[in-house]
Amino acid sequence: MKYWLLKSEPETFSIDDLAKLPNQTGPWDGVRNYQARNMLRDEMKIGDLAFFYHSSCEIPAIVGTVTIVSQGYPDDSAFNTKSRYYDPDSHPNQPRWYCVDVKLLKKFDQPITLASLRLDPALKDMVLLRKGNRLSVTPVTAAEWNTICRRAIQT
DNA sequence: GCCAACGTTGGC
DNA sequence: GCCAACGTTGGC
Repeated sequence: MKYWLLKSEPETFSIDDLAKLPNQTGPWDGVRNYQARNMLRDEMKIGDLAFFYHSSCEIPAIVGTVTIVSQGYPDDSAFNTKSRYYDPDSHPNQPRWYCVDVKLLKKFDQPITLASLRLDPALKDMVLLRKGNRLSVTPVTAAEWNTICRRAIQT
């Protein structure tokens, strides 16, 4: 089982938006980066766990956890001309982009801010915290996962 | 709004 | 295959 971190801009899709969906489950779609695509398509497995991270907002933070409930499958939004994620170069018979379904596990009572993550020596190698990192899907180690979850419980 | 960092595109 | 130009991300 693997651990991940998924970024989303809360103005586009927040953890509260996920919470409102039927069964608190929905597709993690719109990813348009090959490295991230490969992780969604090839490496994520049902039962994997992921942090839900809010980016490009007032207080960037991990706001909760989700579980992966599907294998990677073609991202239909790429075929939809009405979608903001439409990609004319992705074709149904040879899809370029992939997504997975995620289900909300827990919204943290207290978000764990990016600033506070940076202060923790145990997290100094986190991919999220690397200089210049822009990947919207990043791996998380078991140690990092436990460190962060422990802190979520304390608050 | 600024800007560093990175990814993608396209000419050669 | 190189690399300049451009577009995007995302923290601050």
